[in-house]
Amino acid sequence: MAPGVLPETARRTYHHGDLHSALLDAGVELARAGGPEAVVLRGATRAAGVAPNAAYRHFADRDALLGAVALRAQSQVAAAMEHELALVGACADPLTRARAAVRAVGTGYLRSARAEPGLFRTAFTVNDDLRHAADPAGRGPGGRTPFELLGDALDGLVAAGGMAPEHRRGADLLAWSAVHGLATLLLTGPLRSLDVETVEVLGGRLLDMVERGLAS
Amino acid sequence: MAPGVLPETARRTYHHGDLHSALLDAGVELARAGGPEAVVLRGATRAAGVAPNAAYRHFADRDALLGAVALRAQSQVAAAMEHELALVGACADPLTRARAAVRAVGTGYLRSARAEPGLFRTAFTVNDDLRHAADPAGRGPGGRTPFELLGDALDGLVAAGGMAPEHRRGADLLAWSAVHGLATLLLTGPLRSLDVETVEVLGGRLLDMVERGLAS
DNA sequence: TGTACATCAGTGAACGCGCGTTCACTGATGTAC
DNA sequence: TGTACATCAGTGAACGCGCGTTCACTGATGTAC
Repeated sequence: MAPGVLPETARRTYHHGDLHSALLDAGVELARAGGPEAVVLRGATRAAGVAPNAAYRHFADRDALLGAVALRAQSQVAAAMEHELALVGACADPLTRARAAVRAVGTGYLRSARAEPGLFRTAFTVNDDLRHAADPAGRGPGGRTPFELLGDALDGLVAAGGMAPEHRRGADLLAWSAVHGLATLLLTGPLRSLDVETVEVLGGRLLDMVERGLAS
Repeated sequence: MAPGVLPETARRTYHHGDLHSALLDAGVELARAGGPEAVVLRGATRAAGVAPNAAYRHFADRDALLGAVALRAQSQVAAAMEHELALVGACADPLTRARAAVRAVGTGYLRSARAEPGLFRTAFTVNDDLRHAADPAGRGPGGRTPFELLGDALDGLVAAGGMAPEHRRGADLLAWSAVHGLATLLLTGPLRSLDVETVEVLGGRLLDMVERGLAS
């Protein structure tokens, strides 16, 4: 073995081939391991086996990379939500099903937070604006962003008669707040040392609360 | 004016007098201006007009200072809650009053987040554990920490018949989650560019949701 | 009341770290003829 | 099919920054006698 650090990706040519995605992938790994503040240009280039300044051919600056990573993180949250939605059985009663879908969205969100804390934090502490909540790059495999999935579920609830149409507006932000708050307290807040079972129970009760709270 | 940076606090003696609180005060100002990540030892000593390493006579390391600052930040949130509680009129009906108290606690929390974003973030992203939620240093003027104030309000709700005693357990964490989530989305998340009125309305509706959600 | 001395709370200089970013450069690629 | 050359995507070295932290030190304080 040669002394010194070996690049993770051994290159044969002078040109990398696809440095853009290599940097993005590396950035995602950094975020996974350490959250948004761990997404640093030098780290990404190091992982890609490339000089630090090479990144500037592909990203305007560090923030541009971080933003791209955040969208990938969002898309991962969307995937977790879709996974939970897929578990919802084909129940005959549309209202029961609509409720289950809303819960599934929340459950996916919370599970994703606990499964990938670094990525989760990156997904939602970076993007500066709600306007980006529908950015295509944040879509999951099913083609919808986390925020859109939540919206869909709530629309379904209204359609099934589980929520009055006049309460629909803003309901997404309320539900999001509740679930996001629990996730945040668990990941970086005072609840961080709660044991697994307690967390699971608490998550369930939180979703109960949201369900009842939005129903009226 | 002499060239270079003048210390903010001109000292006459070699000894500072009360460097501990000077550093703490400086740390609080740093947190107020830039959140937890802005609380740096060198900045605090600079503001106190003292050599960087002087801090080590009073705090074990940077984390110790940050922890102390976080408790001061918590105490400020408690003060905001107490302020809202004081506004609750002396209503005859105990149930109405208990409900108003719960709302006041939530309102104080949200107002404090918006009024002092840096301090607010410092208060609840640093302390590692719920066990510190009752740390005396986090008490407001009335002698209770934010978490204790919330607990008191919920106890009052139970006493007034507004919540079944068997639902009391964990209700604090649920309510906290909801309110904390909105605060977080507003401060560092995708809702950060919402206008003031929308935020106020949203906060009210969130508290409605919590109230209904916990009632059952 | 005065003095010797231990203790305490600062100083000054330096260390190593990792970061973002800029500069002038060069090897590789692909296109026009 | 072959060659000249513009363009592109990397390199290497360096910059300045601010941080936390350690070292040996010295000025000020307070206590014992």
